[in-house]
Amino acid sequence: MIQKLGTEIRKQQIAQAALSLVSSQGLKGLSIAGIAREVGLVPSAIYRHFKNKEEVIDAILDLIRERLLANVEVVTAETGDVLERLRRLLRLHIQLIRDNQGILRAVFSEEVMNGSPERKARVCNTVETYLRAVAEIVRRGLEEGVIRADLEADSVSVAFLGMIQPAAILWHLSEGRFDLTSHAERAWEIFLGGILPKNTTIEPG
Amino acid sequence: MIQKLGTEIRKQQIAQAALSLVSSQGLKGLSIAGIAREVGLVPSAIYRHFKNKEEVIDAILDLIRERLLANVEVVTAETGDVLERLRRLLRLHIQLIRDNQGILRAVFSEEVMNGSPERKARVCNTVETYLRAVAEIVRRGLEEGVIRADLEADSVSVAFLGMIQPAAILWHLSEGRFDLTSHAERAWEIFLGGILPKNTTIEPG
DNA sequence: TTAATATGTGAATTAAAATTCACATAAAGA
DNA sequence: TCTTTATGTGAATTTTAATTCACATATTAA
Repeated sequence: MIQKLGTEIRKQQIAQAALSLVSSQGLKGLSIAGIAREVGLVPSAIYRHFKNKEEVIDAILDLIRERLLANVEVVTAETGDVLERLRRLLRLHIQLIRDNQGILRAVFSEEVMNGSPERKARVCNTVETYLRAVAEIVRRGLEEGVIRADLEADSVSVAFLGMIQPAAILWHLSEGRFDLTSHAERAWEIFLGGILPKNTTIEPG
Repeated sequence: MIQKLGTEIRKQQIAQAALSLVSSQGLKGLSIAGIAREVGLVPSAIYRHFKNKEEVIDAILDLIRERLLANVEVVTAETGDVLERLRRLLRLHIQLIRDNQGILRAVFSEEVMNGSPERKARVCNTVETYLRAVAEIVRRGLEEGVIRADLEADSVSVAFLGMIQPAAILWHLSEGRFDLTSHAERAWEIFLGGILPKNTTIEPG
């Protein structure tokens, strides 16, 4: 028989396998049987570690939250320059989405949009937390005067997501034909033009 | 017995009922039984007009395509001013999404993302067609010099969507708490700042 | 008026997964 | 070693919709 592992380890394995499956087949295509196969177990074994499929989905969402928020920590540690932070966060975010197609699929899924109100609220909270973190960076830019004073940090943070989202959708829909990375670069130019104080010279880099 | 209607009329009724149901319950919650109830028929009657559920979903997607592209026609007819066209299109688009929550849900659905490649390609084509139309407007702005000459029309059109998408998601996730309309106004300011030639004065309105 | 046909009905049938349960066995401590 | 307990297994069972089909009846046109 296969080795028996502690439930904490199994939970991790199962959550990661599930996210990986969602990346390749979407949440609809996610079955307990599929997860079990991926982990090397039999379907019913999953129920030793999760009450039901819903709990597995919640675990996927937790994983996504972690990874998303981790990026903010990274850029905050890397540089103190506001614009540079935003630029790097943009790149990390895009990298995350590229590596992990399941993220978008899960966030937009029916399971979230029409699942329990608690789950939806939790995902909403994840997005809002991320936005608050971005807004925090922006706010510092406002204080330092490197961002147009007449803008609100909250609006800018949503606009930041605007550089990523539609492009990511297109990338998904087009099976990768749409060039996500190079779009991000050009979107950054527009974004920068929108948030810099009126008579600022943009230095490339 | 209920009145018998021609299949063309029924198809329309069914597609609209389906889109309406998707708006309230998502594509996952869309059942043949639910559609039948909405139209006032019995489940099996749906099969007189559609081969199977897949065909019904395709009908929903066609409806969405129509409504989305119709907005471009409207603004093109309404005004010749490039910036005004974009601004009005933004408003119409947001109105469309507000009135019809099913649109986002359907486009991001598993049925599209993981359905038949043909379907996915068709939805991709819808989005690309919409973007091309926006890019066409932008291109004219470039010629007229009301838009920064160093930008590419295609990038600007995706950025246009960027004003809408993340906000729409937030609106959905937050159960309408996020103020979609007022965000659009502020996003427009940033967008405008990003696409206007460097030393342009923004006149309100 | 009467065929012919398209549309509608209700009762099965099918199918695909999730979930449960009785049983087996590895792991860990006394 | 011996016991206990958490994990793992395989065979049912349940659930939920989609789908099919034989039958009924509006509608239309000849």
